[in-house]
Amino acid sequence: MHAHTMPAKKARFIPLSDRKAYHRFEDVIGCKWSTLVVAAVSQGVTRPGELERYIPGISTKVLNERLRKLVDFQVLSRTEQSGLPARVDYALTDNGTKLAALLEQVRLLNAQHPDPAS
Amino acid sequence: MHAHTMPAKKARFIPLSDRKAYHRFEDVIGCKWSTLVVAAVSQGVTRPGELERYIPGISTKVLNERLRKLVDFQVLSRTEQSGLPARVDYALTDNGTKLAALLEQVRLLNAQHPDPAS
DNA sequence: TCGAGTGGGAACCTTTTGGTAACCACCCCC
DNA sequence: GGGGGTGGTTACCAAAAGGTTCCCACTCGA
Repeated sequence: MHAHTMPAKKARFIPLSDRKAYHRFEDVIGCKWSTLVVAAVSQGVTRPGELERYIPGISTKVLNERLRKLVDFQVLSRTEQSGLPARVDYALTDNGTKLAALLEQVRLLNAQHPDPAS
Repeated sequence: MHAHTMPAKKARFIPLSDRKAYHRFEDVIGCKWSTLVVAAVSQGVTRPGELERYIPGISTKVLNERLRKLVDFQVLSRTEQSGLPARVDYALTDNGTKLAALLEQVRLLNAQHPDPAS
């Protein structure tokens, strides 16, 4: 235990590893549209233009930013196809597949509960 | 199927119910510190002052905003104890317990992957 | 009067975020 | 020259978010 003067069952602070993990999750998924991009790719929509049309309301700029960040965080992988016009495919990594499964469960959870009263 | 001229297996847009669920998730969890607040409550830290000390870096103002929002979204419940000084406890609802379990899995997922190269 | 504890809010400010509009690259065709 | 397609970036801006600082309420004790 890292808190040598506290009761053994209660830490003084939330563990640093927890903090890092949750802040990282915030960085990856906390941004608007990120969950929808991951969900869309897991539903088989893999090309940028298709994603832009499939997700109403998203802008080209934000879509590209999310894709880049999701690739950086190894949730998605990016593959350029040969030939023209240019063609790119995004796909879930192993890590991304697991995250998408968790997001799917969150979606089901949310579907069971109405919005809060406004 | 709602797209009567598209191939049956590919919808034109991500379903509205999906969009609503994911946007709701963004609202609840997308804000900085929300995941850490839920995690801390699930680890048994239930009082506002304790939460503030347990989560380094969080401000009183933001903690209170997150708590209010998490109560509004029925992730947490709030109970005022009788007596003085004032004492309040927050607890996970059934819905919140399920969400916390999912966040715990996300945390484990993240723990297995290093940060992206900067 | 001061200190302490509990819980919580508002004004102000800086920083961050997301959208708009225009632009870029590579091609094709008229 | 114009149109179209693919994919992607940048400047600018308004809005939102989060932190700081100070304040409020209720009590108790010195």
